[in-house]
Formats: sequence, structure tokens, C-alpha cells
Amino acid sequence: MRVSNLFTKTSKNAPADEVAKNAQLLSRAGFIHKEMAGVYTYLPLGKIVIDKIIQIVREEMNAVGGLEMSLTALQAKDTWEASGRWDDKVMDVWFKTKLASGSEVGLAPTHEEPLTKLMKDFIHSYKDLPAYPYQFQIKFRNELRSKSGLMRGREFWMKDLYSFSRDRNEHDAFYEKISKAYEKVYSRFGIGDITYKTFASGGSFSKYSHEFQTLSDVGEDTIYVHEGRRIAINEEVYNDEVLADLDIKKEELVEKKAVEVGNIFTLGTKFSDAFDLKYTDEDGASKPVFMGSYGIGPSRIMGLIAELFSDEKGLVWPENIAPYKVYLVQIGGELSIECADELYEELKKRNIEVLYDDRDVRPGQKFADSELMGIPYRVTVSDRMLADKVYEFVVRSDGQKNLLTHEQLLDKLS
RNA sequence: CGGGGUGUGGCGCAGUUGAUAGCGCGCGCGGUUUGGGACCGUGAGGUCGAAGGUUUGAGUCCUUUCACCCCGACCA
Repeated sequence: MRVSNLFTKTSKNAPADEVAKNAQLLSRAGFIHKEMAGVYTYLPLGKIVIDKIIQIVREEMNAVGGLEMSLTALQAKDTWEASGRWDDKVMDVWFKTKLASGSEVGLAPTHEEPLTKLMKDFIHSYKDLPAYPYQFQIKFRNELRSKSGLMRGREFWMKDLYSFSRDRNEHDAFYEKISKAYEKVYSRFGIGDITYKTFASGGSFSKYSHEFQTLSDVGEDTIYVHEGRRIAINEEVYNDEVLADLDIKKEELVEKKAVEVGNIFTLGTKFSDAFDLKYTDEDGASKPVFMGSYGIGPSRIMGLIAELFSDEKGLVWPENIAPYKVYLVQIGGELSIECADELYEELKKRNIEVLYDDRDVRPGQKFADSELMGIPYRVTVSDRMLADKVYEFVVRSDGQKNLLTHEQLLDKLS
């Protein structure tokens, strides 16, 4: 893409109503636009980033047998009454409205109910199990107070996968499998080394659930990290009994602030009971389906990564989720324009994602924008360097600068 | 939901004891520039969140209301 085609603009100062670093930087760089508190538009650059995050999650979910689908955002009242969660006292984050006919509907804050109900149409026999449907969808939650930019919105992207298993054993095996898949996801995001599988409160069917918590000072959660075992305990279940369960001594733990970037939860038969979701086993007996739910919030992750990877000049995207790999800067007269155009076409042909700054603005502005947007590599084509047949190659993360020949450059980028 | 704060051109801000608005950035045009957000000239753009009130006169005072931000509670 050419910057001259990019209608969004960068800004030297952030909007006064944004305090969170992630929202300030993402707004300044033209990735997002605030519609109202906790509700953000994803502008072209932001849309690419959220799509890349989603794609990584998608690949890992598919790898463990997930089947992507898309449930509805509009939800019927009676579906939720079956589980008792239509009541605002039980679920206080509902956005509710009415159809023209007068019947009440809600905007889905999560999807256990509609999916469990839906699966009744398809799960009848042990042969139909297990099943792992999942989706990416915008969830709606009427938070009393949204905050921290993208980290806690009223409307946010969520990947939710639900497992439908024959029994506890089959469920447990999948639970472990998807736990590993989550670890892969976070390491692909570049936050694997600061993300911990964290013990949190469970439900009626398991003592614990697990959260994936990424260390960050902006985190809302307090966790106790056991570095050696790469696990942590959420403050909500930090007590002697849990320490004994995990065979951990207090002294081995370090208290940290963290952001929840995912969670996995054993639902058991809570929802299958509520919706009477059963299957017939090999012996002809009717049994309840054993369920689990697994969430990851792509928009929160986008905010967190913006927050974690940035410096005084702006964003610093990990290569895997950067909107473009290369920011191509053209400086100088006709010759440099011609060469930059050529290089741009060549990079595109080689499937190297490139953002070409073809604007007629001063060099400083192009450099500053490339840094604010956080594109991993910057390549400069200028009259001065063309004389020596080289390009300037700068790495955003550490500022490392090199002069490369055409061949060396292509080598570096492929 | 409790407490605190803020709403003035696209963005960031100023506006002293009330007298119908000003600066920077950005934007248009002309010119000089061209490796770190350049400079000169010129021009466009706001009725001051909204409603009501006090006053000869309100961005400035009063009332109500809406929105946004922060802390807490809540949530995950």
C-alpha cells in the first residue's frame, strides 16, 4: 500500500480523552478511533493488525481440531432463561433491546447458551463427539466502567471455543491440548516469555480454571508467579490449600501485576444439563455431554501489545502482527522516485508486505511516521545512496542501521 | 454505582474583575527548501457539550442535563 492512499493521518498529540498508553499510541498512529467510551473503530492499519492476531489464533485452534463458525450476536430471551442468565442480577453486563414485535432480545456477552442449544440438533450419539466449534466475534458487555483503551471495552473481539466431550477423560485430554495451543499462540505474539498459565477459581466441575496472564504494570490482576515452573496463582485463589495442592512454598512466589489474555474453563455438564444436551453411548445409555470453554480476546491483546512494545517514538510491533513488514521511504528527486517505485513493485511481487511512503513531504516526517506506526523495518531510497547503489535498512526495535545492496536487502527481507 | 476532574475551530490548549473569542499543530493557495515532523507570505475554519435562567450584556455567574477521563466498587 502507498501512504498517499492511506486516508488516516498520524498526529503529534493524542486526544485529551485518552490516557491509556495503548489508546494514545494507536490513535496517534491512526490504527483506531474512539466512538464512545470502550467502543473503538478499527481503521485500516488497526484492521490489519487485529486480522493478523485473529489469523494466528485461528491457525492454532484449527490445529487442535477446532471448527470455525459464526454464532449470532442477537440473542433470544428464552434461550438464556433456560440457564438462568437472562436475569440482570445474574448477568449484569447485558445490553438488551426489543424487536419490532416487542419481544426482548439481548446482544451476546458470551455464547455458551445459544451454542449448547444449537448442538442439540447435531449431537445424538457418542459417534458425534467430541466436537470443537469456535468463532471470532464481537462481544457486547455493558461494563459499568470501561477503561484502559482497548484492554477493556464494551464491544470487543473474542475467540471463543467450546468443547463437547463424551466424558471427563476425553475432556481433560483436550483441555491439556488446548492449553498447549494457547502457549503457542502467545509465543507467536511475542509475549510467550512473560505469559503464565495461572490457576484461578473453577466451578462446580473442577477445582481450578486456568487463565493465561501476561505480566504488565497496567494489568488489573494480581498473580503470584512461580518462575521455575512457569505457572502462577491468581490472587483470588492464593491460599494455603492451593499452595499445598500445587506443592509450592510461599517463598517461591513473586507478586506481579498481569493482564488476562485468555482463559480455559471446565464447564462440565452445567450447560448440557440446563439444555438437556445428551448423547447415547455404546451401551445405549443416555449421558450428558461434558463441556469446556476457551477464550482469547484479540482486541485486548492488540492493546496489550501496543502497551508492551512501544517507546518514546511510538509503537514497535512484533513482526508477526505488524500491519506491514517494511516501511519504504523515498527521499530525493526523480531518480529516487523511480527506484523506490521499482523496489516497491518488486517487494510486492515477492509477497513482502510493504507500506510505501510516496508522499511529497519532508524526510523527517516520513521517518517519524514509520516509527510511530511501529513498522518493523524501514528501507530508505535516496539520491545520495543510490550513487553508491545501496539502501538504508533500519530495524525499528533496536534502531540498528545498515547500508545494504539490492541483493542483501532482498535477502534480509525474505 | 460512590468519589474526583474535564468539555472552547479537525487535534492540543489559553481566555485575568462578565462586554458577542485567541494561540500552536493541522488544512488551502503562492514561494523558498529537501536525510529527522523546515521557513516566509497569505487564506479558510469555532457561537464556546446541550437546555434553561440571572443580567443592558454570559465562554466566564446559577440550575438541570449529556458526554468523556481518573480512583474505587463491580466484572473477567
